[in-house]
Amino acid sequence: MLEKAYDPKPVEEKRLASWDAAQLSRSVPGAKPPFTIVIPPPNVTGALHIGHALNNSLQDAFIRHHRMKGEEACWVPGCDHGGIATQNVMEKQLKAEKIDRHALGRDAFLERMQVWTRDCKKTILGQLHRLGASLDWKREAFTMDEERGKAVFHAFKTLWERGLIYRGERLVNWCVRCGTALSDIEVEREERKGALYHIHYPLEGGGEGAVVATTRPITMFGDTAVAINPKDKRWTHLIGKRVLIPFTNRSIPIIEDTYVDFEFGTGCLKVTPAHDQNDWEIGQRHKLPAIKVLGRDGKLTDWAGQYAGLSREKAHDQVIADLESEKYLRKKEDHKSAVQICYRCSSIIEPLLSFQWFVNQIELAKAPLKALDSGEFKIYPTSWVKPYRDWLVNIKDWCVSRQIWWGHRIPVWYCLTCTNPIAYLGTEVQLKSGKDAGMQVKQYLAGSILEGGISFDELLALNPFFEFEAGKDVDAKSIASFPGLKVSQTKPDTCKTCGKNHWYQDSDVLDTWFSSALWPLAVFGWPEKTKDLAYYYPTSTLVTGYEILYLWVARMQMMGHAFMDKPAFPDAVIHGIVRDKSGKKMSKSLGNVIDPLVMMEKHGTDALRFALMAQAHPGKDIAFDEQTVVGARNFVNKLWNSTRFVLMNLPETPAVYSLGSKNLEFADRWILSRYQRVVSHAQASLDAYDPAAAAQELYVFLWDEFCAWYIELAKGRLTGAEGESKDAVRAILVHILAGSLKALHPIMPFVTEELYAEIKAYAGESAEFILRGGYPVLDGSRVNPEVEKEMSLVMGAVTSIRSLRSQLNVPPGLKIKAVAEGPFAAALLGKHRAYALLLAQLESLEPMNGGRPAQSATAVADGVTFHIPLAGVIDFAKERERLAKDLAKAEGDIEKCAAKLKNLSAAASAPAEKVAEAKEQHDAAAARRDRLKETIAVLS
RNA sequence: GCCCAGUUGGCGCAGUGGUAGCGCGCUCCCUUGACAUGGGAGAGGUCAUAGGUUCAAAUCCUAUACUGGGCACCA
Repeated sequence: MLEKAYDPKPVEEKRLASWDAAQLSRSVPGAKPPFTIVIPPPNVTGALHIGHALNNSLQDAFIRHHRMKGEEACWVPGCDHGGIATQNVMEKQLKAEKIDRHALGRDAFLERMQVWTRDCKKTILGQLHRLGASLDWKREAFTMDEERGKAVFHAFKTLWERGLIYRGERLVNWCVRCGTALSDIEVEREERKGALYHIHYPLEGGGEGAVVATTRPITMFGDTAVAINPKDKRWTHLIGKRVLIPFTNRSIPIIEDTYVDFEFGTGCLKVTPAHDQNDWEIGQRHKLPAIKVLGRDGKLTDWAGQYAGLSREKAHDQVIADLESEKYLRKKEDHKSAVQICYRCSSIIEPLLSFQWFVNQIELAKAPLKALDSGEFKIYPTSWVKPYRDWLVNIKDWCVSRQIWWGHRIPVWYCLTCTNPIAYLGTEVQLKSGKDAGMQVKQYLAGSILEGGISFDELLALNPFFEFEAGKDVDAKSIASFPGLKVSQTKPDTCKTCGKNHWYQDSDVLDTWFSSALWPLAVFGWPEKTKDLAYYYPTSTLVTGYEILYLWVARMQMMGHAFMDKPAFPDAVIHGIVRDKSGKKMSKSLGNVIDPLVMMEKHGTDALRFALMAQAHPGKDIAFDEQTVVGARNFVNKLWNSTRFVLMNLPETPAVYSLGSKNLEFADRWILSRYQRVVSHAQASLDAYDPAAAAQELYVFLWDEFCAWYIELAKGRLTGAEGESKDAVRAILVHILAGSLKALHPIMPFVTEELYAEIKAYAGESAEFILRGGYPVLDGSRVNPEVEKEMSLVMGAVTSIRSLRSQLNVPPGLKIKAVAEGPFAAALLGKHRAYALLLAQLESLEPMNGGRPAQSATAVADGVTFHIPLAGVIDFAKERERLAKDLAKAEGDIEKCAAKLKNLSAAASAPAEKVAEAKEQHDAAAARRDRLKETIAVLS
């Protein structure tokens, strides 16, 4: 006997243990068609949030669905090392412990990261397990484990050999806080209020010069020109002259360039090629030098003269104060501009000229684009196709080097004896004359670094200044001029050129998304030609949020095509994000974060899963309200209790109740028809990646049709004598319940498994787990629209009596007599009589012989009118009021139906069946109106 | 600036041409042996606005407004 209410916790624990023991979600290559999903590996930054709960509930539903359909479903678990995001977590921890990362050193830092990662993976995988995720746990992978390391190296090497990876000096997005470069898509924008400063640059040799407008005065020390538009008459007289930068008095030329918009600011543009993308381009056109005035540490360099060493914020304030007091500042106006923000720490990004590694995405994007256009790759919902396509079309090269410690170290080694190391390491290369610092550093490296006595950071601390012949990219083709460079996963053997072994590995690591991009390949053992890879690749479906469509989805497709000539998956399901109940994004600072574990503790895992999935309409964000989980919990309980009821009406020792050739009565045929329809439609919805539709449909069917109507009807027969009718109803209950539990299983695995175990013996089934047994066998011939239509008349008739009872305050327990008239009355008095008596709490139901009974109230439904004698109870004023309302409704219906009918009959093109249907609707409403009018007339 | 999506009862959302639905909330009644995590009955919407197509529009088209998102930005 089941408990009165469902208690999720013990059931979940028990089921998880039995699934684990049976290795239910294990998958190995076989004969069945594979259905494969690789998990979007969560970053090892902490615990899972509600978005992960949604993402993984969806995947689990799809995986279970396909497994139940008989496919070899394989869902690969794992975590992502998470690069900057994870390093930031550790840096915060260190800060709390008052430990300086650089004092700790790279190796010790990485050791701590490993420990953290181990714990974090355990937490995350434990949470996924708790969620019921049917992952193939034996396949657990990590983007930075040994196997994935091989894949990363192989990918790097292959791309390098194909000339698709190069190192060059470019203007990149630099996060001062994180101390690293970022790719373009890792930069967010935010509109912020600022000011536009008009600054006077005096003419060299004296006189009025140019007034430039800028939002960032500190960059002026890096200016290498002032540009004006050649058509701007106000300034053309300055062309060819030179102006002086305030304070440092460096002289720069006035140049002309059509890029300059003379509507904006003063019409004079200061050009800072090293710190602005547009200025960089102007610089390229005019062969201007690029001066780095801001260092990697966010402090001003020696080029800033007296301001050198100040942070960008302090320097900003100081420079403005000085410009003002020295009368260089001509004007300050309010100005809104979109500042660039780091997607990991939200600090302001600086465009910075530096040496970085790049992947040629322009080349790699070609195949994915073709796959998209040919339909080889589909995105659900389709609204993301265009943004995805646009991104691929306008793609730029991908900066993949990161100046952090946590990640795959770039597998490139430099021979320090036979090359100028600074040319490779050369991150602090400055356009400044004098000194042979390069040589000094080279000797220093050759002498000490190889003894292990210096860290790269210490090297940087030397801050070497020297003239660098820049502009030359390093790639596989130009490698001849860089003989001291070698791509290798481990330290290379003796250098062929110099015969020594002075190798230093590039100190940068790869963008975390580089290894993520290889995920669908790497989890199956690529680059080895494994059985897994042959069987599972390409994977079937990828399920993820839109925020990483470009960062991840697009990159996986690029890599998939590049290395396997096939997309990584033919389908991508893009779901929305989970917001708070008022639609705001969840964030720690807003304090509106929902912890999925808390929801699972409070309401059960099935409830959380159902609540999320019932709202997961394709591509739409979810406004998450805990009330929805409570509602789902109630549904779980409803399911529990309906099974409890069925079991109470079955013998304790299971006997098989098969539908077989049982003599089914009307209600049986009705519920079977509905069941057929609903379950097959729910499965189709899951096929179409629309779990919300499946969840909704099953919810309504089970609660409103199966429980509220069929079970209530069944009670009549179940309390009666043993016999064929009773066995038939038992068979139907068992059959539909077992099938519905299976249909719901992908969405709420725990309770369905538990209840199925209770009921399966009665259904003559023996599968140990729902997943193993698969979906119920459906029989389309059971769909019966006529029966469904007739049942709706029965329901309408019952509802009309219930409504009358309620509105006339007839006590619910009081059985009343009724007489019926009308075209449908015969059926109600005949085969549906028992239903009507039971559901409407009637003492008797008789045909109307002679006139309408005295002192009676009237209920009018389609096809039937009931008269219910209520002598002494009835309030005629109230009754008239009630009937008047029904009449108004009937008349409204007639009006609408008449309009429709008129429309249809006026149109030659109108289909005949539509006309007939409209006529029927119209006549039914008209009949109701007539009955009501008569009754009202009698009452008054 | 360009592009996309959304705008449906108090709140959150379904509904791709034929009399507007669901969940939550609200009102009234009910602890009759599956379930008060329940049952029954109700109230509540001219489907953002303006045009258009059609016999018929929440649904298709156009424009506008607002909201959200993507992309690109003038220093």
